[in-house]
Amino acid sequence: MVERRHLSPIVAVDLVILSVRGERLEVLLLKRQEAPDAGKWALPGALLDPDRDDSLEATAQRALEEKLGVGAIAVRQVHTFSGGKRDPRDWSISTTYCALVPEREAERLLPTPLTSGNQWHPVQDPPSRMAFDHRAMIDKSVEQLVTHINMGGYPLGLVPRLFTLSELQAACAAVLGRPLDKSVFRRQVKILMSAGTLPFVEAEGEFKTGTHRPAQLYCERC
Amino acid sequence: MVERRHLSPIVAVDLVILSVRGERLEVLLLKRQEAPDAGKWALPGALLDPDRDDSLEATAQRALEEKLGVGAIAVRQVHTFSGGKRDPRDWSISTTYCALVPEREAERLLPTPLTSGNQWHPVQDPPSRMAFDHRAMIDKSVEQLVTHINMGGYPLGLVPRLFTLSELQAACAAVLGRPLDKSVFRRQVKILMSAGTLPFVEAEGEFKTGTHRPAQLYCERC
DNA sequence: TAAATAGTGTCTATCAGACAATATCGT
DNA sequence: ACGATATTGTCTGATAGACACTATTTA
Repeated sequence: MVERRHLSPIVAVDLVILSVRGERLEVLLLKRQEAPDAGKWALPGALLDPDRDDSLEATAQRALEEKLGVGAIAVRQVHTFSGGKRDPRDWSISTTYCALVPEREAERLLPTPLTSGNQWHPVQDPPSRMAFDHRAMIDKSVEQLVTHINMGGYPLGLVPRLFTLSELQAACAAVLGRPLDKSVFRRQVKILMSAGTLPFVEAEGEFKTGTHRPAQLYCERC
Repeated sequence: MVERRHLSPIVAVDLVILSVRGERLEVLLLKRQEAPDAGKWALPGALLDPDRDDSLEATAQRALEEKLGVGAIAVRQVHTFSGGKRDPRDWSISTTYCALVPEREAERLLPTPLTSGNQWHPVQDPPSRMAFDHRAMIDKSVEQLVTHINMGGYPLGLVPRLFTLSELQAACAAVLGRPLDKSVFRRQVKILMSAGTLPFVEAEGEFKTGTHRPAQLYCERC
């Protein structure tokens, strides 16, 4: 058995769960209880279980369920980290998946009986003591999200199911870390809308009221 | 041992090696000799050997060396494919790496005593009988390369160490699958050049001569 | 009526695409 | 001189950014 140890690396997934809280993009971290790296902040994750998981993406979904009690969130694969040194126990592989949650759902991910030590941290000002290479995982996830938005994509996962354009703009601004012009943002949406290439549509007749002038609501297409 | 089998998936890397031949982007494929999928076209690859490989990227470099006899080519991680069904032998993980080679080097990757069945195939017209999920690996690699160029990047791996702007433009055009305007291309290069954000610089005093008017040569920065 | 948020209109500097013009080589 | 390729110049329509303006609600 000992000689087989190095033939089979540890295989895991780690989750970079992002949300906009206030005006900042934040990431959910857990305080590790066990060695190695006990006491440091770590991403939620899970070990691959080939008997239960159809794919690493399924492992990621299972981690969401087991560690946080949430299910059926879209995840996007970011990068696979590997090496003999990143985990002192053994040669290891970990594939990073990124998930986006709206601010309202983010509150539900704070500590529960199932999960202790959950805490949101600004991605631009992360804790100094982070476990393994989890800091690099966060950086790579945010970088890819920024690229996606710069290429004309929208982080629909960061806004509620029904959202206003102002909310979507605020989410984009938080990710990019800079203010966006309202007029420019809406013009771009309209252009893509008339081209039919948008992943969301007007929720006809639905308006957000309560604060001031009612705002048109939008929702994911189909 | 049998009950441990499913706890340790097969871990491998596959290589998408791209080159511009003629005016088309092509990928290097091998004809598989053994089951499973014998007779189908497959990407070159290797199984992880944790005793020799510092990381999956090192596995990719070793695959380049062992299967093709070339070393020290830059590789870029593309995506990790996983699942219990993709390889009939066992639950498996394969991380795809993409490498770019200039046309001149591409010729050296044709069959040798070490390697038989090597053949270049157009990425837009791949063979119908492809092994495993290798077709998806190619598509994802090309997609990422197109994105990289559309974001202002240049596929330096596709041109020789010393190259002209016309050669670089031809490489971009082949990847994108459409002709590029000479003037627009050079203007963009000049802008980035004066901003100092280019990954390559003028090779001072070096010109390509022989055919017609000599052309300024460029090379990777430092 | 004032404050706050939603949504539109306009001006302008900049840029990408198309294409013309010039430069410099081999034959 | 001529053909071929390199390199530069010019015109124009489209676009992004900045910012002013209007609209509709609550208080």
